[in-house]
Amino acid sequence: MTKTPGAPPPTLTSIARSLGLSPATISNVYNHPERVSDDVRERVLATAEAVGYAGPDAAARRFRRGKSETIGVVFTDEMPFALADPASVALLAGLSTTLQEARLNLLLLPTGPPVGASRVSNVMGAVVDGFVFYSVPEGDPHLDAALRRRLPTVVVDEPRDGLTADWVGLDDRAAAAELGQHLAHLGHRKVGVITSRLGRARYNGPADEDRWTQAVYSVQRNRIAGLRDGLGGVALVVEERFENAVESGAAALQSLRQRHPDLTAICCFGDVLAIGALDAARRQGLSVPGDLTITGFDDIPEAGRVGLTTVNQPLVEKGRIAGEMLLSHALAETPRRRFLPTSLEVRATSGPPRP
Amino acid sequence: MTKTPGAPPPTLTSIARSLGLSPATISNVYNHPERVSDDVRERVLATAEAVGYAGPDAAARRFRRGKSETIGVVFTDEMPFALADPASVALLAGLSTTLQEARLNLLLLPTGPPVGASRVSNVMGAVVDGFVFYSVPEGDPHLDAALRRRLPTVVVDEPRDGLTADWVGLDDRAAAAELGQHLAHLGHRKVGVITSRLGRARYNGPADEDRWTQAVYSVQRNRIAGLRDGLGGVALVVEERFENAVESGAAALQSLRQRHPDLTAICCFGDVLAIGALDAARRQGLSVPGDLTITGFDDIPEAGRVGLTTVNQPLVEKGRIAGEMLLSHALAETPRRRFLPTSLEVRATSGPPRP
DNA sequence: CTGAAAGCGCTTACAG
DNA sequence: CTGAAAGCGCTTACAG
Repeated sequence: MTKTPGAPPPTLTSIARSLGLSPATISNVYNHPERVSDDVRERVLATAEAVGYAGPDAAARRFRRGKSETIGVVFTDEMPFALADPASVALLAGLSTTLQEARLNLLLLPTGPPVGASRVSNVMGAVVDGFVFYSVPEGDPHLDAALRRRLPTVVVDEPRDGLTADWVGLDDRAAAAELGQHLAHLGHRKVGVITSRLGRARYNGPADEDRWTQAVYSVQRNRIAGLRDGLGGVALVVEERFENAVESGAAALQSLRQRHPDLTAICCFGDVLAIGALDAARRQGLSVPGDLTITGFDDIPEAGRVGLTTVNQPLVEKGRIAGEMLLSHALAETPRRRFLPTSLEVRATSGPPRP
Repeated sequence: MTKTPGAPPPTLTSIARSLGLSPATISNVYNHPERVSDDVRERVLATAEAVGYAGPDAAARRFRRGKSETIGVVFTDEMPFALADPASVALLAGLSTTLQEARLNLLLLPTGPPVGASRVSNVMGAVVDGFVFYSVPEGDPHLDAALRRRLPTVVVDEPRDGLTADWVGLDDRAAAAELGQHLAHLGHRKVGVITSRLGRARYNGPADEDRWTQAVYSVQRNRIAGLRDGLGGVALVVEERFENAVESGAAALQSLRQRHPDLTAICCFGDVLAIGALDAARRQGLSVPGDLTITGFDDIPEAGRVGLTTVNQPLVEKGRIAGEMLLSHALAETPRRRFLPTSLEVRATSGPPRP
């Protein structure tokens, strides 16, 4: 019984008509089977099967019900990059745990490159009951658009200040300060930083103090400030990469060492960058930490396996909590802020500089 | 100008009424701004702003338009597990590339544990224009439900045979045979396999030939068969784990060696399992490949970094192609099947057994 | 247990 | 450039 091409597809109403029943009854067969007599139910299901009716149209039902049972997630990075970073994937995993329990779907919303000619954001038209924004810059137009929809929204990591939405993240400054102290105590006198993007536009290269104090990404800004706090007077130079990827870490390490051959330690603001830096250092024949200390941030599983000294943050838990905040969201409430603990994991890639 | 709680939320119609305009005009302001006079456009936008109207209701618009601009993705694993495997995440990344270019959203559909009391699948109610199924068992009820909706559907990896949908995947048998030959040539005489689930129900432990020839997961079935082809007469024992995770690999390695201390090589059907096995072997003081050869499958980025001998498959590309097949899908066409190339990457974890 | 009625919020031709 | 009309497919009280 194949659908005749050209014939209008079956609908709940057409099934009703063909059976001499009311649409309400057909609806009940699918939504409240117990309210319908066995006889009617069977006839309806048989007809549905015969004409290839797969149940009430999903879009119509969602519309009618007013709930989409879906949460939208927005990343700063384009999706392929976000998915290449185990840290953001871990967040998604945690979030999906909460959502799965609540039987909610997870919609990945690409925001694409700069909003382009049409100043319309994809989040305006997204059929969702709420949003999670992961690490977007201050003044992000997509976040603004989402907030205008007055749907429950949770921001993860950044932006952090002046936010009218719930927020979950870290005390990045304190976390970085702890790392800075560790390096200062080891005796490092000049430290390099490899950070992911500080600005909206694509840029790869050194970042001076002007640039990083004005970064629209508060996480990076706070980490640099914290590192400084912890390092005391130790010199600090910053290298920026637009993409948070292994290759970026490798390339950044090269530039950094070329410009500053006297660096004895390099802090990467992400384990993925650190893994790239480690690879590059070893390919250059450097021993870690003998010739160079390299540290990360996040503590993804691979960090433990390769012995990377890094700052641990509860990645999966962060996603889980973001989901719970979303589900427990009460409109018109004061925005909540939830700081998660971090801890310095000293492993095998940090040590004192050679005398 | 906050929304008065209790007041009905603004709609396109309410805006029209309050301005003495028709709904069609308000609609045009958002959908065809050029068809509207500057004056009217500005008044509408100002009013919208004032009453907190964020544009046409997304669900209503999707319903009316008949397109959801969204593709649904279904995994076998529960989402947190799927997201913990870089191989499935890489697939998602590839898929997202294609979808982003086509401006489509990606909906992650948890199918949850066994469909439970209500024999209703989440895919029935999903507001999507198409589906990608990633590695689900033969006879999967969710896949059946999706197919009944007659939406464009692409199956990745499995099920492979008797499918009425497009398919993209590997020649798993041939790929595994190549690996088997490699091990046979090295001189291994007894080989262990660590495979992820072979059946629908949760089970961890040894799998005999009966079990693996009847597996509902064709990928695993074909890989074991292929390994056998390539190994010739070499003995083969199989250990099964329900979850495809690092911890599973570690645990499986232990059981395998306990039951068969004479194994000299272990093939893992997934790099994540292999990484767990490697960890466990080293924790037990075994040298790899001196005491034990360990191989993987997939060739995720970490595999290269740790020197794992594995079977490479184009993971990201597979996702990209799945997306393209979906977009180019023509109903009533013969299902397409697309085999992607694999290659054995011999690295540092395979070698001859000790004499 | 079944049905008649109302309506969810919008967009699309079409007319003026 | 603006509006009147029709309708997308369904679900929800409510009545019988």
